[in-house]
Amino acid sequence: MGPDTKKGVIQRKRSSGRAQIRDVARVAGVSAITISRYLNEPGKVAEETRKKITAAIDEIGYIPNLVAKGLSSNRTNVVAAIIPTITNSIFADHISGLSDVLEDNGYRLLISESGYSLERETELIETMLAHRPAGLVVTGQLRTERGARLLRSANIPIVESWEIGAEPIDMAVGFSNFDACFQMVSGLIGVGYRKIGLVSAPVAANDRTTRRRQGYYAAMEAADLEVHPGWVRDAKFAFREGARAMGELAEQHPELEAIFFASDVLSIGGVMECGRRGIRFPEDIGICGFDDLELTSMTNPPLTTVRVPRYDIGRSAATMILARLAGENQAERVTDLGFKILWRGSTPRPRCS
Amino acid sequence: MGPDTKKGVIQRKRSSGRAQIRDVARVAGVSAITISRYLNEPGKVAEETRKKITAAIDEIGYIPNLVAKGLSSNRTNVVAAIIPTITNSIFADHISGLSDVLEDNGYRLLISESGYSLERETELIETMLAHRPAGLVVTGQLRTERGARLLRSANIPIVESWEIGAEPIDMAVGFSNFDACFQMVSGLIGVGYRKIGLVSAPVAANDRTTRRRQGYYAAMEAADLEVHPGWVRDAKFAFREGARAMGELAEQHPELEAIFFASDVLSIGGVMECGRRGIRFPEDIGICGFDDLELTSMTNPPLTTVRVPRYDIGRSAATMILARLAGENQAERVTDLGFKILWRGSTPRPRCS
DNA sequence: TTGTAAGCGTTATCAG
DNA sequence: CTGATAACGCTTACAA
Repeated sequence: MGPDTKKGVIQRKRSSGRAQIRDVARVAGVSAITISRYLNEPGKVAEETRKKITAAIDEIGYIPNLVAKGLSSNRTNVVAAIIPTITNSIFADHISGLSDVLEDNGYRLLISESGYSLERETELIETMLAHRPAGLVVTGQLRTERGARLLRSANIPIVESWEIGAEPIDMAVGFSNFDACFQMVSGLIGVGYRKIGLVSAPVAANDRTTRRRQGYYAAMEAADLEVHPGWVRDAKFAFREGARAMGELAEQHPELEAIFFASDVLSIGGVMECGRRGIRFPEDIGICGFDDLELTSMTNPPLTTVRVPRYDIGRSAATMILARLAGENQAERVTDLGFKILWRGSTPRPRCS
Repeated sequence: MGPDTKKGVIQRKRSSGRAQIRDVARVAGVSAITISRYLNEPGKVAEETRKKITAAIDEIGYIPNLVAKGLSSNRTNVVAAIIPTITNSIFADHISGLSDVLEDNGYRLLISESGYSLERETELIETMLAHRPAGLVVTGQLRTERGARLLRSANIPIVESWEIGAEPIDMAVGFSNFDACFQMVSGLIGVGYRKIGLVSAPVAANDRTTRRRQGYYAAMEAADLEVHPGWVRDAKFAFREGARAMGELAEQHPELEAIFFASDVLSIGGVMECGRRGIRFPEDIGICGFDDLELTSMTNPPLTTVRVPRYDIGRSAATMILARLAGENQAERVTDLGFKILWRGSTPRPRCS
């Protein structure tokens, strides 16, 4: 009996069929660990050995197995992100920022959509953690009790993005949605508007929207202005929904002097509807938006809006995670990227701006 | 000397700190493999054992390690996608389709952006393959020799998306960009236009754009119409670029009777520019687009455009990969999802449509 | 600068 | 239905 037929010896067939380190090692005439070193810290391998290894890798077309590396080293080069929906272009920019920084640093992005559901997000947190990502980016600071617990015990860098009002679970990056809306509405009041409507995305499971709406109410109240309940509208994220809200407000509340769309997808929809109805802005009604999407600068006249650092929120989130992984002890757990109100032609301008 | 202090014995500290199967096994009073079975094929575990395991998992907050699972089982629940840019909303829809199907089936999406660079794409193919994904989705059918070779030898389901004209490396899903543009331009000729301009994204490293442009030229030639070189313009993917092209064509080529924007980001930009310049469509010039973005139905009048199955390309790509993984032998390696020309108010309508 | 042996947390294989 | 053992492909720890 040969050595391989010993009773009780289990033979597991080599499953992958792919070249692996030991194959490279054999061809290069060195040991496996040397290949590993070459791959991870080429500087620690002799010039001559390096050449042999390069040739061997090329010859057999070796592609490292990051799964095995992840298990062995107990860390992966994957960062996970959970966002409400990729279809909303503000999150597309956010992801783009994440992706750019991560790819520049050799990390990949594992992505999933919660569809604005907190329960779905909780499930996703769990399945994402199962992948043992190096870090995790979530949207907003509102989650289920279980979701928060999972994040707290995850033991990896966690970044909550797009809202910084609450105490972060670990780190947070974004801006104050409350302040942004408070300032925008106060500004509208400052240029003379009194009866101001609000169109925003639904507040359910969305603390960014909730805070925006609160900012609106607070600014109105601070100026002693009444808000008629009919002035505040929900509209889901779609141009058409902004158009619908615009139409309804125009018909049902002709007393409105200005409408604040707390998202530019909605404001652009509103502008389109104005075009169809022959409503002129700012002559007939003031219009302003939120996000500073590219199109807002191209309407006629261009739209007053709030510029928010969509792309930089992604970049910063990634940067904060990488810094933590590099062992840096961040002084700042919360990064406020701010916002900027852009006064353009769709409203009068305040005196000093 | 105790057994753990034997000379030469290497002690590797348990690195993860996370609960693992063996912990669950101990608490539940069964073996590790039984936990594994419970996780993967609960039906094969006795009811009573199942209850004990559920309780144990809950008690210690066990989260499976998919990295270890991936190494051991030699397959992951990750599908990789390489797209030009997430920022272009047609790809956001594409990703959304991928993500929806994958998540419904317990798979995750690993994503990366090539930035319309074939060299970058080649690198990404390699790093993505290192993650041992269950499948890979790429954009278009144009790649470097090395990129194609990597895909061919990857030994996993590969889907090329958004163009189906060439022989696929493995599978392809999308539509014929050539046919779509040929038909659109032929239609424009059919309703009476003779001098038709084309604004499209750059053709470099982009076979979809290349094929669209070829469709335009072919349709013009088929109708014996000359194309003045100045009528064909490059514009990068941005509303502003569409506006710029529109302005330039209006000034430099007032003879044009219609302009075909081979992307709706560009056509919407063009429409905005028309608004600023007081150019009316279809009275002064015919305008049509490509993609059927939501906004094209909201301009005044709405835009004639080509509807393409953005979201379904993603869904189908994911479905094709999953089917292959399930062992189904697809009869069809190429899925033609087609397109539909939508005649709307920005051009005259053909008689039977 | 290079090598040896053990181990990462799970599942495949075989045995009961 | 359940379990013992080896193995997945790589890196850590230690040694030379």
